[in-house]
Amino acid sequence: MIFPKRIKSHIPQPSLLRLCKVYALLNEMHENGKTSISSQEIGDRLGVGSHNVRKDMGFLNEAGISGAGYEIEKIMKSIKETFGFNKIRKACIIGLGNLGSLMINNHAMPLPCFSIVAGFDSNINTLETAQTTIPVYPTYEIPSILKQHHIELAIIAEKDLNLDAITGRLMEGGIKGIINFTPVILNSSDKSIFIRNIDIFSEFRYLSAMLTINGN
Amino acid sequence: MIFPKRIKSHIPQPSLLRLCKVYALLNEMHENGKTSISSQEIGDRLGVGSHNVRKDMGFLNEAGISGAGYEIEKIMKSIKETFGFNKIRKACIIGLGNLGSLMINNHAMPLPCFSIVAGFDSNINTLETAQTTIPVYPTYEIPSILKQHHIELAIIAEKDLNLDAITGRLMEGGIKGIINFTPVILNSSDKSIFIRNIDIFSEFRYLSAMLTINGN
DNA sequence: CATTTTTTGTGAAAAATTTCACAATTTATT
DNA sequence: AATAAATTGTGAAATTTTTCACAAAAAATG
Repeated sequence: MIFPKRIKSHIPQPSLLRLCKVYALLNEMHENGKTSISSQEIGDRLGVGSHNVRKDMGFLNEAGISGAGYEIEKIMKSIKETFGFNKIRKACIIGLGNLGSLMINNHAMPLPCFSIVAGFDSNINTLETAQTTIPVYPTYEIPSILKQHHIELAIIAEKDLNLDAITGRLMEGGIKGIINFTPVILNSSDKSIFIRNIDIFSEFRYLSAMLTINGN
Repeated sequence: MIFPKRIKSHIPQPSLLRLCKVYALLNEMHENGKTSISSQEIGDRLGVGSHNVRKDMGFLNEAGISGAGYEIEKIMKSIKETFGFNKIRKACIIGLGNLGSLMINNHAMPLPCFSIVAGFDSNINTLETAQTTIPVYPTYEIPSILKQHHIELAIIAEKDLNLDAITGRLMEGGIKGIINFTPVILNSSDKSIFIRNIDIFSEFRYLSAMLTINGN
């Protein structure tokens, strides 16, 4: 198997998730004027061991410096290129309720890797009253708008009565990645589409459960 | 080591997270009038294998029925009691900006396990203009209000210039669990306080990275 | 009611991930 | 310039988690 240019080999999911966090952390350090950082310090900030950080770094093709740690700019550049963070991908929001309209108007993030270019909702009233500078459309237009604007990512922000129809239209429009904030777990039979389910209610329950089984 | 009444033994974090999702899934099934379900069907909905589901179920002290699957009500009751979801814990929101005010006014969730009873912000103007039926206070009152109302959970919803001061006050107020939605990773030296860091920006980067390393 | 089908529960195997341990390298110090 | 201190990189060990495989049990069928 041939791997993309800058990746050493298959990278485990936990390592990739940590490196995404390292990227934001290094950016913060960089803005504070720091030029280098040790695996120990990164680990402390991430809440993982320094060995773990060094293993993760091993997946990038940039070496640290024994005795002096990692050069922040060099590692950031490596992460940015390896994971394509220099590319701004087009995204859309599905569902313009509370969370959706919050995101469509506040999606400025540090180190952006995507930009929201469209919003969709199946309710005509919601579309008419939407307060946003980004164009909004009814959900049946998902396939055509996605193709027209080459939108790669979708953020599902509202529990919709017909999530199956939505995902069908997203796939019809050639979507490549979905972040699903509804409590309904999405699974794609098409393994080339990447789906990230983020169930905030489940997170609350998890924390509550942690307290209970630890005697609180 | 003696384990709490209804737990067989130490439960792995991934199993606990999945069981939290199973709980919501079973509730949905129950509302649809279903009375039993197989590990296969649960697995399909969760996007994991049926063996995985059966292993997870093994941590509860309820058996399934060979040939007929799991009784939905029985398993829900078991999860609810084992993980304390029948107990409604008091929670507060720190930071009444966009996300914070959204959560304080829309925290009704199916199968609730907590209730928001207070909001905090360090900005006096924000407090004065807050549109909410839930009482709001300046952040310096965190310790006293937490103790007075026996608040166990905190949801940090805003990047604050002084997150260290906030966590100090939360600990002073005897907080037991924190869900942190800011991109700054919180780690507690006090291992009896459970912290869940949810960095939405990192999730976006992760999805973007997945596309890139898979050739998109 | 015997037979077939479905489905659980679990010990064992496999796979994935983390942690360890220490040689090697670079920097800092005297 | 020699010595001490800091820090990386990595193979091996340990741990954790998932997957497998199949006997056992219950349900469905004819």
